[in-house]
Amino acid sequence: MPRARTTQTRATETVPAVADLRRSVGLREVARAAGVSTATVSRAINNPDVVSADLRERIAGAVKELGWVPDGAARALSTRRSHTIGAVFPALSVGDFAHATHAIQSELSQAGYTLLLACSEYEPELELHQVRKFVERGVDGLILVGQAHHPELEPLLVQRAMPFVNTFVYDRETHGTCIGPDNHKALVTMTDYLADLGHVRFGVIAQSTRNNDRASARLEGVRDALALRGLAVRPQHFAMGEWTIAEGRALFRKLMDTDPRPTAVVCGNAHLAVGAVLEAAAMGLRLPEDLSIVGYDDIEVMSHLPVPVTTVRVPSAEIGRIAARVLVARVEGKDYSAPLEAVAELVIRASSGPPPTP
Amino acid sequence: MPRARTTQTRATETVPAVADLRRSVGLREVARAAGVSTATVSRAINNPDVVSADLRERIAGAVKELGWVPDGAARALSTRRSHTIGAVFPALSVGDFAHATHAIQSELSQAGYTLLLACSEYEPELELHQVRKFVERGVDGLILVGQAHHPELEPLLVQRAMPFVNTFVYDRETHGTCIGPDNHKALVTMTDYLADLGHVRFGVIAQSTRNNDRASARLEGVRDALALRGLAVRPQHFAMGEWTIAEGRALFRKLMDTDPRPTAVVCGNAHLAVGAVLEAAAMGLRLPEDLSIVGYDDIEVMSHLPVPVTTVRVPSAEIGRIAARVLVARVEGKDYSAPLEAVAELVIRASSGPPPTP
DNA sequence: TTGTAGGCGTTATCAG
DNA sequence: CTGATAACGCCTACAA
Repeated sequence: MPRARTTQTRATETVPAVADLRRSVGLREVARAAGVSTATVSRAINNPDVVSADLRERIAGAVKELGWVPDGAARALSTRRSHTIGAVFPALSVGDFAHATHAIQSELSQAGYTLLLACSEYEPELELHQVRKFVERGVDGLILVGQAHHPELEPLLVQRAMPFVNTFVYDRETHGTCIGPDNHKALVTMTDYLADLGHVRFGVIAQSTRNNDRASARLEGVRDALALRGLAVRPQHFAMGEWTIAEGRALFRKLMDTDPRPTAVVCGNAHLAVGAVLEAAAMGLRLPEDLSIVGYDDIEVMSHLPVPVTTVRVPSAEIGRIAARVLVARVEGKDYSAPLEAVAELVIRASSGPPPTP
Repeated sequence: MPRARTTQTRATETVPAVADLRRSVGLREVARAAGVSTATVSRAINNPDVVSADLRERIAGAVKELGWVPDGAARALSTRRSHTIGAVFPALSVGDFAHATHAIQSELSQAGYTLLLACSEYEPELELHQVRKFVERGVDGLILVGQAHHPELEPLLVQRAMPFVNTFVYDRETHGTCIGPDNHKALVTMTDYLADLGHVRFGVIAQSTRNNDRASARLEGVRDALALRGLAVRPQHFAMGEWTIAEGRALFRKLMDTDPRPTAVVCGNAHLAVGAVLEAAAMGLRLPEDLSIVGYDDIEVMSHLPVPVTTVRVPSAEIGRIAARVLVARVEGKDYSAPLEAVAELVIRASSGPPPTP
C-alpha cells in the first residue's frame, strides 16, 4: 500500500506538513472543503454552466484556497485523451525545424494541447523508437517529417488508429497525410529557371540524402529537369557532404577546381549556399557575372550578404501551423480542410543570372 | 459507464474489430494470454529478474502477440512519476535555445524521459501559464530560462516541491538553481578587452531588455566595466531593437551617423553583430582599421564572413545537457554535482583591434 | 442540479 | 517466485 510508504517517509521528513499537503490535495479534498461531491467539483471545472452559480463560486474558492491543480495523468486515464501531440524531427537546431516547432507549439498551446518533442537524428530506427515512446505516453497525434519511415512505423500507428501527418513533403498520391512543399517540383522550377537563362554546365552541392527523402527528391528534381533538356551533371561537378557553411565552402572550392567549370551551382540547402557564396567571394569570383549560385530554403543572412542569394523560400512556420491544426481537428473529430501543399516560392536575388558569354 | 459509450460507438463503427482491439489490449489481456496474473506481467516488464525465465518468455510472447504497449497515464497515476520534463523557453527558433533543446532532448531520452516544450514569448504571464500547464501534466521537473520570473512562479513550484533549474544565467547567490554563463561578467571581459586595446568611445547595439534579465545583465556589464575607467556610452551611441540582421544593419548605420563616431561597437547578440559587420562592409568601412565590432554568442556564419567577427562563445548545448542531467538526478534522488557556471569564452577574430590612430 | 459509485490500466503490498 | 487486491485521482452514467 503506497500510503504505508508515505507514512514511513513522513516519520523522517523535516517538513511533514508539506508532504501531507502534497499528498492530500485532490478533487476529494476540494469537494470536502466546498461541502459538495467530487462529481460536482469535476463538473464545475469541466462543464461550469451545468453547475449552479453559488456552488461554482464555493468550489472556485476551495480550489484557490487549497491550491489544487488537476492531475493530468488521472484525467488522461479516465478520458483516454492526453491533450498531447508528439513531434519527431530529424534535427532540432536547424532553422527549418526550429521555426516549425515554434509554430506548432504556439498553435497547440492555443488549442489546449501540449507538445512533446523528440529527435530522430535522421535514423529510422531512432524515429521508430521515439514514436513508440510517444505512443506509450499516450499522445493523441503525431507530427513526423518525410514519407520514408521504418517499415514498422505505419502499422504501429494504423493499428492504434493514431492520427499523424508527414511534414515538409507533399505529393499528390498521399494527399491528406502530408503537408509541405513538393521538393521535386521546387528544384525542377529552380533548374528550369537557370536553364532558361542559358546555363548548360550545372554543378550541385548537396547534403547527404541518407534517410532523407526530401533531399533525394530535390536532387531528382535537378536531374529530371536537366534530362528533359538532354543535360546532366558531370560527376566532377557533383559533391555531397554535411550541411554546414564550412562544408559549403570546401565543396564549392572542389567544384571550381575543374575544367570546364560549371556556370551554375545549385546548393541543396541554405547553409551550403551561404558557404559557396562566401567562398566564391574569397576566390575573387564575381556573382553572377562569372557564375551563378543558388540555394534551397531562405534564411535571413542570405538576403544580406554582399551578393544576396537566389533561393527557394520554404514556409516552415506555416507548415508547422497547418500540421498542428490538421492534427488537432482530426483528434477532435472535426475535419479541417486546409491546403496541404505549401508553395515553395522562388526568390531571385543577385547571385544568379545568365552564364558568362564565352 | 464508459463502456456503454464504446458499445454505442461500436454499433456505428465500420471497423469494430480494430476498435475492440484498441480498447481491450491491456495488462489484463496479456496476463490472461500468458496464463499469469497482472502482477506478474507488470513485474516481468519493470523488474524482469524477479520473474522466472519461462514465465518471462511466455509473457514476452503474449506482449508481442497482442502488440501491447504500456499506458503511460496509468503508470504515472500509479507511480506518481511521469518521466517527463518540461522546458519553457522565451523563444524556440533562436539558435541558442534550439541547440539547448536538442541537447536536452537527447539527454532526457537517454535517461528514459520525455521532453515537453513550450514557449513564453518573453512574457512572464505566459511563462507562468505554460508552467502551470506543465504542472498539471505532471512533469517531474522544469527547465526555465533566466532568474526573473512571474512572482507566482516560484511559490507554485516550491509548494509542490517541483525540481527546476534556471538556465542561461549564473550567479553565485543562487548556485544550485541556475546553470549558464555569467552574462555580466562576460561583457565585462569583452569590454575590458576592447578598452585595453585603447578604445574610449564605445557604441552599443542591443536587443530589447524587456523581460530579459540576461540581456540586461550584459548591458550592465558594459556599463560597469566602462565606469571603472571613468567612461560611459554616449546616448547617441546607444541603440536598442529587435534581434535580426536587418535591425543590426539599421542600428549600426544610425550609430555611424554621429560625430564623433564610436571606435568600438558592442552588439548584444550574434544577429545584430552580423548585421553591423555587413553594413560596415557596405559602407566601405574597414574592420578593424576604421573601427571594431564585436558580438555575443557565436553562430557559424560569424567565422566565415569576409571579416570574421569577434564574439563570446556560449556553450548552449552543454548548458542544456547539464540542465537535463541535474534535473534528472534531482528527480531521482541521486545528487549529481556538476560545474554549474558555464564559461563564456572570448573568441577574438579579425573584426576587432586597436582604435584608429587619430 | 447534485450525489453515488464504478472504472480507466498500472503498480505495489501482502499473503501464499 | 507468484497471485489477489487495494490504491492512484478523476470522469461520468445513472439514480435521486
